[in-house]
Amino acid sequence: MNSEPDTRPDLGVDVPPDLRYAAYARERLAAMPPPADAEAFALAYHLLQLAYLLVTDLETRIHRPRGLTLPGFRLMFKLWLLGPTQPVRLAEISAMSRSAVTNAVNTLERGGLVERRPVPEDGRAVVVTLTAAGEAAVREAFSEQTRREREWFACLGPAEREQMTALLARILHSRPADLS
Amino acid sequence: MNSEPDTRPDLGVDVPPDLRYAAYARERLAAMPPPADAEAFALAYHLLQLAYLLVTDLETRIHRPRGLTLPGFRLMFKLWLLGPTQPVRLAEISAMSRSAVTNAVNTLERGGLVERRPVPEDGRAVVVTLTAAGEAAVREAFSEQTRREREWFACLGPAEREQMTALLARILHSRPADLS
DNA sequence: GAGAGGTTGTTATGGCCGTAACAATATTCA
DNA sequence: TGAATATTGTTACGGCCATAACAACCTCTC
Repeated sequence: MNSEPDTRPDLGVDVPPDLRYAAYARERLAAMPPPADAEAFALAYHLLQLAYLLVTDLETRIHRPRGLTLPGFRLMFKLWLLGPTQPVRLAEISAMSRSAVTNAVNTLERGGLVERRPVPEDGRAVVVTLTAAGEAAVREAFSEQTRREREWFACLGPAEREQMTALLARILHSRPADLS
Repeated sequence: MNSEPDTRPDLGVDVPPDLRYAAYARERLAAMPPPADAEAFALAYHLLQLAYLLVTDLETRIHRPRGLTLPGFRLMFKLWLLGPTQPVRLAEISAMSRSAVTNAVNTLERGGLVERRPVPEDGRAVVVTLTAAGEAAVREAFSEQTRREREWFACLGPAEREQMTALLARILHSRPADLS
């Protein structure tokens, strides 16, 4: 509370605390010798903070009121597009662990939104399928989520949105090879 | 597994499964009537996916091997910059709940990395402070994390990185007012 | 065929996070 | 001053996620 940046001239009203902190941290890092890198910090911080706020907002505003969660919705959305799918494939395309899929499917199955069915050709395997209730839920939540996403990105012009998507995609394509 | 896009001509080798799915989903959404919005989906998906991969990578590669977690490191990093700070302020600048801060501080305190101290002027309040071990840990992890972040963003030129930071910051500044 | 080795899904354990409820303390205001 | 209100930190509970270990099953190779 003593090193609070509130003593600097206000950059205008209504800057949220997280951005105020980010600006302060960036200044501090800019004054440090390498390997401190104020630009890398700012990019990573803004990226993670935006993702966190967006996730939290979609979760509390769209999905929780409907008895869903964002991860649960994302899984159901994949099933909606792909049809019945094995957990191992869901884990692959989500870059998640198989046990995370197991847990998510358990929660959704408890809510009657998905079902597990054995695969005749493979005694180990299972496919997860949307129930009728699950499909209705995903359609409705999808519409709401799209509306909310558009609100979040409305402050960018169409060209800027495309540019941002392209930059994100480039990083994703050239992701460091040895991901743990 | 039946609606798998593997039947389409390969866009080249070595496209990770998550991006292959993203491209497929984008195509499907582009063929749907409103309110489906393939562009909004692509932007949100790439943003959340990149954040997730970056978080997971930093966590498993930098922090877990040192007995830390990414949220724990981020809290310690704030303490490093700000000095002793009250949980309520940490929650504010992190846009997190107070109970999340309590939990994180508990974990760090168990590891001897931070301490809680009562505030004489306010019987409710507490300040969290880095221990000597905590400061050493945060300095070392900070150096490694910066190095890794630079690797992630190395595929972008300096101007592109600045542009991306600016676009992210713009969204964060004009975030929807009613965040739940 | 039979056994070695890989794959699939699950469980156990532990950390993160949110909401809701709570006790303790401060503050406000009649 | 004294009661109503607000704030601070914590706990309880449930969901998400990872790693590690495991049983069941498949596949490959000899």
